[in-house]
Amino acid sequence: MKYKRIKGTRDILPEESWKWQYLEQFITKILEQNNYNLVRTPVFEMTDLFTRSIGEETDVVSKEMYSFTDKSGKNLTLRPELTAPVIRMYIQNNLNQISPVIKLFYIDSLFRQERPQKGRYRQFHQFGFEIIGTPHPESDAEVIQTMVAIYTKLGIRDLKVKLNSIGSRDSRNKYLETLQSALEQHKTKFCSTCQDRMEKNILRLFDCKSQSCQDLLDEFAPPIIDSLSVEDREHFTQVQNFLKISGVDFEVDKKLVRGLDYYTRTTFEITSSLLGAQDAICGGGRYDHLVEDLGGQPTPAVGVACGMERLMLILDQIDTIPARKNKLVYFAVLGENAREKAFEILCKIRNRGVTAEMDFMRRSLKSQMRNAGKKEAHLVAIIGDNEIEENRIILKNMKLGKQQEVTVENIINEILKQLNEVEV
RNA sequence: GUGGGUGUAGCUCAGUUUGGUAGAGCGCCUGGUUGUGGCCCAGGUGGUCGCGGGUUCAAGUCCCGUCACUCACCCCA
Repeated sequence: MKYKRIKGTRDILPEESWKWQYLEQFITKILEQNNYNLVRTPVFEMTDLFTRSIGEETDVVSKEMYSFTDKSGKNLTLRPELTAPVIRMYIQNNLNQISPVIKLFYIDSLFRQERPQKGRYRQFHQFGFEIIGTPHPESDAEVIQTMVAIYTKLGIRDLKVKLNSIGSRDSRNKYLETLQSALEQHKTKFCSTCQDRMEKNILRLFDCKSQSCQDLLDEFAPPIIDSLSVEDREHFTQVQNFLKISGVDFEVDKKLVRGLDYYTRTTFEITSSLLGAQDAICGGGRYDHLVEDLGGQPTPAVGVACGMERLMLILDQIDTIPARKNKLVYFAVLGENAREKAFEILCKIRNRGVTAEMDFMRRSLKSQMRNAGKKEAHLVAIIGDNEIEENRIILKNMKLGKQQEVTVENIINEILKQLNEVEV
């Protein structure tokens, strides 16, 4: 085989594509009810946008981006995440002038060059939403509550919301110094990647999977919560308060830090035990400095992103996506004159909003009926030259196994009538 | 970048230990009296056994290499 899919990409086949459409429409509907507005941004941006926002030392930027130089010499990158492009759009189009607080959402493809595995691809999809313009804790709570509501309405029960606060930028910088000095003397006891991270991004030590490193952290690392300012703590308390009011169950995870540098104060993650190794289905948090870091006015914001492939893995397991419901009318045709008449009726009936199809293989009636059965047609119109001469068409109801003769003039109305009849 | 697993028909997989003409189920196509689906029955279509080399009279099977896919680590959604 000469041409094959690029590693880490996927073909969505007919048997699966309708599920994606269903899911996207479902998500869109709920987010619109919450008054979020859909936006789309280009698939590529200046590389700089991502290195500045996500952070140069993060894995995403340092080793996972699809970057290239275009013919004019610009450094471009296929977006590895969507918050930075959305914020760039917000700044460039002066969306702050529309209203002080703006709520946006997106459903789009992202690209990261990682080793693919279950629930993780190189081209993958996220939907996410952002509330830009307010620092207040009810917006943090709304983001989390909205995401939980989407999952719940999709029938997902097995969720865990993990919540933490890593403080404002000032208190976090102080904490990083505290952490640094507390761990300095024990540095050699940590694993090599942790030692490396102590230099570059010490907060990420909390991500380490090694039990011995975690034990060391439990013993020697001061909790981040102790370094939070009074304002930070109040904010965190209020986020929890609003979550309780909204009825969202959560647990505080003191070690939850995130891989992107721009987060401040609230960070959270929702996991599902149905996913296995890659169990985070969405992640997000507050990013109060990103807008100004990218050149806009100082503007607080909070947002979340959900991995759609992982979401689909869960939905496949709990099997909640309803089957497609379009009723098919199949035209079984015998003979030249009949074929022309059938094609004419076929076009007319489609204009009336009916899903209809006719045989294109010129096969025997038996084969056509088999085909109609296989495609789960509700009605089959049998049109032969005999019928055309006598101005009649046989209309068979496949569920009931009954058929009747209808005149050519009445066929469209009769089909519409039978399709609208309530099933028992 | 590191480690494990798997590559045989459109799909799911037997066959590899012990070398001897390429298999099953599902799917697809056709038929089971004149022009009627599902169930059943019969027939048919379909494969450079991932690719390249080696050993041998003979390789899907043994040896070497290589590629691809996949799961896990790292990281992330």
